Amino acid sequence: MPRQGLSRESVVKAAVELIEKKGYSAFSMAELAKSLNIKTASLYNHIESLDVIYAEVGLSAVSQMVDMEMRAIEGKERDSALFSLANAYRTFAKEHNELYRVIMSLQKTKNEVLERAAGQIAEPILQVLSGYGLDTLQQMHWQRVLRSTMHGFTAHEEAGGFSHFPADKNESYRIAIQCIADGLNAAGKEDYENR
Amino acid sequence: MPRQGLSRESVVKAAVELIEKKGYSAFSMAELAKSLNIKTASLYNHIESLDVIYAEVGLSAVSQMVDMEMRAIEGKERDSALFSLANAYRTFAKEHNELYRVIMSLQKTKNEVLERAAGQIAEPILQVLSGYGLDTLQQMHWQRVLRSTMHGFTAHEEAGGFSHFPADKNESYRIAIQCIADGLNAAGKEDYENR
DNA sequence: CCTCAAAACTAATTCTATTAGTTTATGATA
DNA sequence: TATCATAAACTAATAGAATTAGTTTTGAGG
Repeated sequence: MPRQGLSRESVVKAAVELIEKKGYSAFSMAELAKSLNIKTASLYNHIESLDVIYAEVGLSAVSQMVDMEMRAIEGKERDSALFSLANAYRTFAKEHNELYRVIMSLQKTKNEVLERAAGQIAEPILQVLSGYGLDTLQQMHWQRVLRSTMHGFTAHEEAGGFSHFPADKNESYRIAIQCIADGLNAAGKEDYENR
Repeated sequence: MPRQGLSRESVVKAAVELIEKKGYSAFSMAELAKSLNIKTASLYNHIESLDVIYAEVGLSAVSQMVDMEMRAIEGKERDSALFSLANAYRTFAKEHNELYRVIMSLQKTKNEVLERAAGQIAEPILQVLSGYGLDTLQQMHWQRVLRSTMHGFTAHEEAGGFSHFPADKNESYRIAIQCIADGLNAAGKEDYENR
């Protein structure tokens, strides 16, 4: 009954921490309320709904992820930047895999706020691609190629879909990114010749 | 109250149909029971739990998907087989996207039955890769690369993550698969020279 | 025709999220 | 300092989820 300085922000922060600690599936309004020492219904004085909590948590997670990616590619170019970005992406997805799930579950929930998030996610990728001398259209295509591979790999890895074969996952990932690097370098050369 | 010839199989079949028609998120034991004209509790005479239903539905979906892939690559080789496989994968994920979600949500639920499913999913992929003259280890790596790309692309596409840019998605996908084709051909040549 | 198991039922439990209505605490104002 | 309004806590209730226990009914085989 005594009041603590709760706010929308602190509730979201608590949600982030709870999801990271106990996992996405164990998360509920009841658990969140318990972690804040209030009753479940009291949460609604600070936030509209569970969906809004997920949206806010996802937004926060996107920021964290993009920050990490930006730091990873700082001062780097082309293949060096590409591998740093790819490794940062995978590392984030591994170290914060519960948050990563929230990000990925987010996309279907369509609203204006999440449009911004989508832009943020593309940002570091486009920055890396800008070093390869592609025209705008090619950049869009390769942005999709790179995102697909990074997400697809981490999703399978996290789900355990790769564990049946006794081959080094780091090496698999390196091959995937090297494949894209080769493709990018070839595409860049073509665009250069065709200009 | 009059009995119909319900069985575990017919319940799973009804679940598949309901999920395809109304969507994964609208599915529930209550909805399934309603579609079968029985009470919710009566479902438990035929199947153990919701989780088991999802597992069975996922298994059935994997079969369908693998069938479609197998038909797609029949009589084809190398790049031709690769593109057919990739297109079949994406087409299935689009046309049966609710079932595809079940497949993907499945993997975390770990048990023996799903190990088999994982094997089935890899089957057509390995068949295509076998035409590139890779050694076993390389085949494992490239199997992961291809799966990652196909899943990552369809996941993003289905989630709407690609719609912000006015670029043709078919062409993006073609570029992604061509990139892998080039990588495969180069890797195959290397393995040939090193033997 | 009778019996028995399988398959339906009802009713209850325990978990969700959410809303309505009430009390209490606290900061601002008279 | 006393009052007052608001924000933040509360309790209680609703509606829906999965699941279980216990009961009735159905229908096929002996």
